[in-house]
Amino acid sequence: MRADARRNRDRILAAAEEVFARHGASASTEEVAAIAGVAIGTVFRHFPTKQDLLAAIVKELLARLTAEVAELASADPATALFDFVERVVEQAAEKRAVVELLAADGVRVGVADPLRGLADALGVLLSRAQQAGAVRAEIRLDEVLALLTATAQGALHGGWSEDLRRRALAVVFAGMRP
Amino acid sequence: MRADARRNRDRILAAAEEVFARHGASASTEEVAAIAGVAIGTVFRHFPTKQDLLAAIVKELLARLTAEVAELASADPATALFDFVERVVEQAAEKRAVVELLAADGVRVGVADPLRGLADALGVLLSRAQQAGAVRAEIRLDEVLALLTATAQGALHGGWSEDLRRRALAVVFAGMRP
Amino acid sequence: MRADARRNRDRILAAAEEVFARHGASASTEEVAAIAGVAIGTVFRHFPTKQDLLAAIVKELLARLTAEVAELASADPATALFDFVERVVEQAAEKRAVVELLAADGVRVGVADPLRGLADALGVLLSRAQQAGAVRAEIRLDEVLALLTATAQGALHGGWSEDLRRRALAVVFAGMRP
Amino acid sequence: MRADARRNRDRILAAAEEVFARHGASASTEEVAAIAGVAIGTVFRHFPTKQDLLAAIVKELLARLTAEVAELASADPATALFDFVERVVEQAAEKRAVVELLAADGVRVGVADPLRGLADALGVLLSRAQQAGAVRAEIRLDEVLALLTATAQGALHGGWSEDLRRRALAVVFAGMRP
DNA sequence: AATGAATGAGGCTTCATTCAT
DNA sequence: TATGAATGAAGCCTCATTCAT
Repeated sequence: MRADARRNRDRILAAAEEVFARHGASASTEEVAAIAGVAIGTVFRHFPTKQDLLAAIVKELLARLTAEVAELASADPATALFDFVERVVEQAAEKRAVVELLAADGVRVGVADPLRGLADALGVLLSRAQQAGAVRAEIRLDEVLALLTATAQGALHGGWSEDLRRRALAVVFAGMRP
Repeated sequence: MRADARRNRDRILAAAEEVFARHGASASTEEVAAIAGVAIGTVFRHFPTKQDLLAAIVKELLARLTAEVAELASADPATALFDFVERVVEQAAEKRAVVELLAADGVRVGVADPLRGLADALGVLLSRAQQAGAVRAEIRLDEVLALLTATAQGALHGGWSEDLRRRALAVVFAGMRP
Repeated sequence: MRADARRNRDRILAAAEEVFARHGASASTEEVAAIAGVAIGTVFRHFPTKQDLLAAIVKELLARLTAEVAELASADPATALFDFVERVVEQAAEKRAVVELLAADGVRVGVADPLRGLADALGVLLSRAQQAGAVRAEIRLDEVLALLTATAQGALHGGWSEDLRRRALAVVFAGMRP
Repeated sequence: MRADARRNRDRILAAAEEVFARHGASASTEEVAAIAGVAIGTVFRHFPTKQDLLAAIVKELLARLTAEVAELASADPATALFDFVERVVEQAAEKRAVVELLAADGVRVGVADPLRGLADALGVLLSRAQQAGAVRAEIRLDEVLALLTATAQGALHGGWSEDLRRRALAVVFAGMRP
């Protein structure tokens, strides 16, 4: 791929992230193009379908999150999981569309694989937290994922204040502890 | 309002609830009209805007929920709150649009007042639960509301199984207990 | 259907016939709307798809042709078939899209039935011509149809002069006679 | 022109013939480029316009046909004309776009001259057939051309079976005989 | 001369809303 | 009041053509 193409691709992705974050997945492709400063055709050359564009930014975020999880693999097992969840929920507001899609259309948008990647990585954090006695043994990965996305969505759509977010998560974390 | 107009209004609301529950708030007004068995013009005569229609069904649901809470005022304080939350989350899947709107557009849609009504009623349940020693004292109403909507959304969009829903709520409830 | 709707439907069909006759089936629906003097949405209300619009004008022409054939059922058997073919080819130039679709997309456009109706009616003319000794016995209906559409297309696309058309058909007719 | 340019030009022409034969003149230039194994820019360098590309392949085919006619100049006068027509119609299906363009846009596409060349060559076959008594004297060249393109188009768009094609042409040939 | 990315007009279709009947 | 036809802005996408690399 040529340098200018790469640059445009990146600008489109950035614009899409911004636009979809503001208006949700129903925002128009034209607006993405406008903000990216390219013609509409350019967007469709890089992402032949609106779905493809959405999938691309979701994948990117998932990859970023998975990487963050990986970094935490060597952190304190007793806090790593909670730290990660906290961080994700904190950033949720920046990722309107991503959260929507993760929750609603994960499969349809075709990000099943990256999603599994993130889940696997999270699973490791969970196991370690349980072995460290920081999380009850009977709690399973799907509950963690479910509560993660639920609170992320809540924080996002509900416009939670920082304080509210902290207290809500505190409840959830307390519920996970022995 | 004439009797037939009243009847039409009700049929439209019922149809809207059904349609928006199935396809979310992006479902078309035309489909609502079709299912209500009226012409599209009639829908717009009763609800000059799609937003108005959405607000109406949200209000209706909020009123219903508030009534349910009121009934629980005389139930066992130690379980009433948990029972109510359980029930709401359980029904979330049936109210796609309502959950969406409550979470996302609550203000814009203009249901602030009915929402406050529900919150107040819930506040009573919370106080009683705390006095009964079933919920930690430092937990505040906004956290409960936040976790309520978050899990409702999660259950809705995430397509949680009954089992997963139960386990996720169990975590939250455990976090609320002393 | 209301009177104004009927009127619009007819105007759209007339406009479509004109537009598609001039520019072929690839002409734009917008142009049809413009010439019909209605908004684009009105075209799509009456014909939800461009294909539907095309199918409608093809069906209409087929019906017209079938009616013409029926009228000829009592005419001189020795000349009725030739007269009809002559007439169709003569009118071909006015029906660009129709001829295109008849020839190319008959099935896809969903006019199989009306087409069969015309074929059946033509079959009667052919039998009678053969019984009257005006057409060789071994000639079958599909050849007649094939030569009919071929010459109609030829006349249409080739821009045949009246004289050329007459001479070309004279050859074909001579080939059909005993 | 450099050798590689020449090679590219030929590959583009071959690809265009194939693509337009399959999908008609509305096939995309991009597909031509893909099959030719060159970039889209290269196609437009050689043929500044889609029309030019179409004209080029039509010209090529016409030249090929004219050459075939020339070869038949020394064949049996009584059958050469019929043989040629038969062959052209037979091949029609392989030349979707060519037939379309010959018939529809001959002039616009700017292939008047090569077309005249073919016509002249055909004229020779016709004269000889008439002198041999195989074709009626009053039949003129334009009728032959008209019937040739008409049946070619018919065979192409109508999807005639081999049998139908033979019978339809038999009728036409019978009509040309004394 | 080749490449392939960028452009942007134009096509089809949907749908909230208005308005004549 | 109800009906349902009409409106037209807006969305997604395609593709001939241009232009920087």
